[in-house]
Amino acid sequence: MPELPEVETVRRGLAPAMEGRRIAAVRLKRGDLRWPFPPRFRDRLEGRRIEALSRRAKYLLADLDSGETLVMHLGMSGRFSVFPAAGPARNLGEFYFEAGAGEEAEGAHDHVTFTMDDGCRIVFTDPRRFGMMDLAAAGSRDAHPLLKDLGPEPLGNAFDADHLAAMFRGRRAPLKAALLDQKAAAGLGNIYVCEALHRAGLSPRRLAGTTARRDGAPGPALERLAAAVREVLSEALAAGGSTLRDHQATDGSAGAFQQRFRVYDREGEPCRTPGCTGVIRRIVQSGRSTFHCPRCQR
DNA sequence: CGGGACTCCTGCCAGC
DNA sequence: TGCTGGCAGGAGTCCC
Repeated sequence: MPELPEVETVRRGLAPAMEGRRIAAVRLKRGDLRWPFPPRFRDRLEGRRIEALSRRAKYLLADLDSGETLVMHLGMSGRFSVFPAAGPARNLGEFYFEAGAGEEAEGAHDHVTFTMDDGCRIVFTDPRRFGMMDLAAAGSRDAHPLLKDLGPEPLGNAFDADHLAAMFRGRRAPLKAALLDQKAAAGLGNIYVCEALHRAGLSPRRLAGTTARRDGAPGPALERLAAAVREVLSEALAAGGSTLRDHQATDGSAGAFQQRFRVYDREGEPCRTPGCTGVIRRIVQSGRSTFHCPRCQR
């Protein structure tokens, strides 16, 4: 699930359980996810208070009162579950869990469990282990190797057609690949790249360098693309993100954006562009599925 | 350097 | 029913 709208939805769900609370205990099932946990990981977390939980691209960032920052990435299959200490079930945004009577059975892929000082348990589950956790040094959070080269947040002020023009100038990669690059728009992933290109009427196969005008100005194509990126992410965020394979873990009102996909996973279905008679096609670009309408995307 | 292939890992589903 | 192959929302690393 995790592209920008999904990660932001997770952040909003976790924030009430994390911010201002101390981590009482950390339990790890094994020594690594995608990479080994950093040295003394538990010691550096236990007893620390989480000052703020923020998001950068697809990373969740928990600032600790030690000055260090816990950096977390969901990978492809990572998810967080929140189990309140007691009382009625609480709706925490994307995730809704019963406060079970007694301990819930621990799943085979529950790799990290944070027990907070109020007894709330926060469990990170990640079957494929493409997720990661690391600690960024005090005072230089944004210099962390995984964060330092990220481009602008697509919903922030620094992201616009001029930025895309600068990124795409001279690039011979297809638009699909160029837009997937986290330096172009931090937080976009396969789904929302497909959706944004469709909304902008641009072919995923078109070479990125052909979109800017010769004088370096963005031109109408990149103006449309920048607007489409913002639009689709905003709508997805408002819908609580997209939920593809785990409907059972949501409360039904969250993660509804998949119903509004115009191309993603719609191979063979009619194009949803008003007036377009095209049929959505699936192609493979750099080993991953791209969905597009060959008729209205040029 | 840019671009593409490959890689990590497990689960699920279609097709035989 | 059971196996096999293909595919999955990410992204760092290699190689040309």
